[in-house]
Amino acid sequence: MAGKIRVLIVDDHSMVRMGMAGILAMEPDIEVVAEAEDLEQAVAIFASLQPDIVLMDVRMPGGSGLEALGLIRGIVPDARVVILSTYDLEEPILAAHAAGASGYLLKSVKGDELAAAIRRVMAGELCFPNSLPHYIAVRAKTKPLTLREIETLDLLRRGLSNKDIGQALDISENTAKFHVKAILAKLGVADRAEAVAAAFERGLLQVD
Amino acid sequence: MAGKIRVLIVDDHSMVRMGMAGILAMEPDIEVVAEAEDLEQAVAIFASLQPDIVLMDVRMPGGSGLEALGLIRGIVPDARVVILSTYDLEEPILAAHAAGASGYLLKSVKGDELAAAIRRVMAGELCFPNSLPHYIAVRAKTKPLTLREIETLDLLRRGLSNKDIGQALDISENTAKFHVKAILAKLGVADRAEAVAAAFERGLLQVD
DNA sequence: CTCTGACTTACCCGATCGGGTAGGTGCCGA
DNA sequence: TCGGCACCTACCCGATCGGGTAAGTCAGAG
Repeated sequence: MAGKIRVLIVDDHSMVRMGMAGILAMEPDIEVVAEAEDLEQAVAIFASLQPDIVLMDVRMPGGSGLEALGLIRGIVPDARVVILSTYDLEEPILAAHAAGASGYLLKSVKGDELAAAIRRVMAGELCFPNSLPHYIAVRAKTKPLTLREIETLDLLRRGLSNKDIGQALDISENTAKFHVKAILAKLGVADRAEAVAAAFERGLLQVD
Repeated sequence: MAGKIRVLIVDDHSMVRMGMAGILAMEPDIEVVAEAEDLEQAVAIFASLQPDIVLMDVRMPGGSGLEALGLIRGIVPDARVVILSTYDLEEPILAAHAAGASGYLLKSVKGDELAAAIRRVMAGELCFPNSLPHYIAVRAKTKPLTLREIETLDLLRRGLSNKDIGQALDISENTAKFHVKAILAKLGVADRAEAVAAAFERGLLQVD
């Protein structure tokens, strides 16, 4: 083994950055070469330092971790990026997987699990939650929402009626109604209220 | 000044605990005397060590930080407990304030802000987000949801119709409808879908 | 070139929703 | 003791919802 595994930490919470750095500092074969607190910094530092692995929060000011993932893999197509999140939610996990992330770790991991995951990723393995296969199975049966349906969902959340959704999207009320019905069917819910709840639970909608 | 400020850290994420401990270790007048990772541990350690200040996550396995706050103030009525959370949400902030917390800090605080807040709390001050007065003003105008309305809200989220809510709560459909109308009025929303979204945004409902 | 799928519009219809209004009970604090 | 409030029930009614069905355009993939 040549040198240490060079890691870049990206998270807007200094508390979490310090926690990760502290945990990784105890590992003899891992070295935190830099930290970044937003998307822009992360990409710039990645380009200049070319770390082996990027540990990146899903949620960041200036863009999601998934966007950063895309930008970084635009620079180095086989870059190894591990997404960090507090929650085990369907949407971001599948999105990270589809976008080519090397892993998706929950912040509840213990110190040794974090280091172990980094070594596994360094060895070329993927490191996703046990729930991934389940989510993939669900997604295989239930098609994902289309762009239009996502837009409609966002208006549903704001309390708009079918008529208002139609006006907002510049389509007829009938079409808006059609999209709402498609959303209810795909999410497997009874009405718009449950659709909004399901969207939060799956990570399709966020609090903000 | 006698000794150091003795702090107990309570959080289920080892990463966050280590981050906070690391930040506080740099402060000469602050000492982290113990860490706990759930409600039970927190109360037991508090009782035995009697720290000056407890830093506690809102969200924990085995009960919320607000519950732990109540238990701790049951032991020492003027105990100083600071609630830590990722989000600036109306409900938990008002709840922490009402339950007698000494502060509510966002995890986005920088290291020096954390230490400064601890010193302020030690000096007897309260340390809440700038949004607190706003939330108090909102709450003063808009009465909080009653118990029955909270239960109804939880069924709304699950996609139940007024009729089904009536059966679930063993009340008439008319009464269920009455509660739903009260919820819409108090949250200031147009329909049940927006009510569910508003409940998530204010921290009345959680993802889990 | 054909086929799939996103997106669009339209109609029917019974069920449900949301607003308004008018009561009743029981408990608790002034 | 009396008022306030949570909680409950009931009715009306127009608007909206959700399910079903049918069919058109357009762009991209095989």
